[in-house]
Amino acid sequence: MDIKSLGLTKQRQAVLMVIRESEGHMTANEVFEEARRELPGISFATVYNSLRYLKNEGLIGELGFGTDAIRYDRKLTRHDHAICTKCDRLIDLDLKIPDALVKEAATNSGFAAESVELVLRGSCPDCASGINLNKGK
Amino acid sequence: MDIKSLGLTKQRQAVLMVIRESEGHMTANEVFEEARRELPGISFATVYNSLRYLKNEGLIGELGFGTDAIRYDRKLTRHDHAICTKCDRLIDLDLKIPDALVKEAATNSGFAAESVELVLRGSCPDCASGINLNKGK
DNA sequence: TTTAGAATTGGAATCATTCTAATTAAAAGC
DNA sequence: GCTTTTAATTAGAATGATTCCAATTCTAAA
Repeated sequence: MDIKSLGLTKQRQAVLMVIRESEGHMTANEVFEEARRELPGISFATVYNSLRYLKNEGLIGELGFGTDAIRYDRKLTRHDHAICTKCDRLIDLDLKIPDALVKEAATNSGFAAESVELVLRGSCPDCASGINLNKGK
Repeated sequence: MDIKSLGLTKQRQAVLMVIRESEGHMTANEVFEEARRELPGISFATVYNSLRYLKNEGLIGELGFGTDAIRYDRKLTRHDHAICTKCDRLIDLDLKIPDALVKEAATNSGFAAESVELVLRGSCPDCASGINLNKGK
């Protein structure tokens, strides 16, 4: 997808670029910091508006756990996540969720399923080995 | 588990009772409203402190999605959730997550797994059928 | 070039949650 | 049963993420 061909304002382009160039999982605040390097005048509100717009357009993904700030994701395909209970590190995971499991979830809930995600919580390698002592996001 | 035998303060007892008697998934605010009916003088801070304490003791469960307020759960056993993308309704789901899937998640992430949860997003029956037009928590 | 609608801006407002300092209650020691 | 120490509670202030609002600026079309 060429970023120019999307008919986006330059602010929205900048925000999209930041996320596309990121390692993934940036907070709105981090996006703002990056975006203003490209577009010094951009406002916080516009970053939020742009993120919402881009999410609704399906150009970026959004993910949020607990109370932590929402994170934005360049990855658009279905995937899963592992979250470290010690340091809050968040990584992507590509799992094959069996169809039978999705079907079971839909049947049991009565919901019309749009997506499923598996969340693993545990200790990341660094925290498990004691290398990482930080508690951070 | 007898609530009296836990050596809890009366505030913590009250908070625990509220959650045990709830249908599940109350916010801290809702817990506060209920708890003060039993214990009119209880403060907001104490409700939060108690919730944290009870969670750490493993007496209640905690769950949070997106930006919404954290919810507290009387259910302590592993279970899954379905969330309505239209009205934010949240229901419990009891699925059998295959061991192989948990193992795959742990291996791929390198995390020492503590828990896994499947989250289904979609339309709840009411929203799917158009009965429910609300957007609420 | 005028106009209408959309996007952007800065700042205020909101909401959940946490922190702080002071007070109170409970437990332990004598 | 009193004193000391420790933990819990309280009220309110502080924080942080997010949303809202009113005013301004763009953009695209007529």
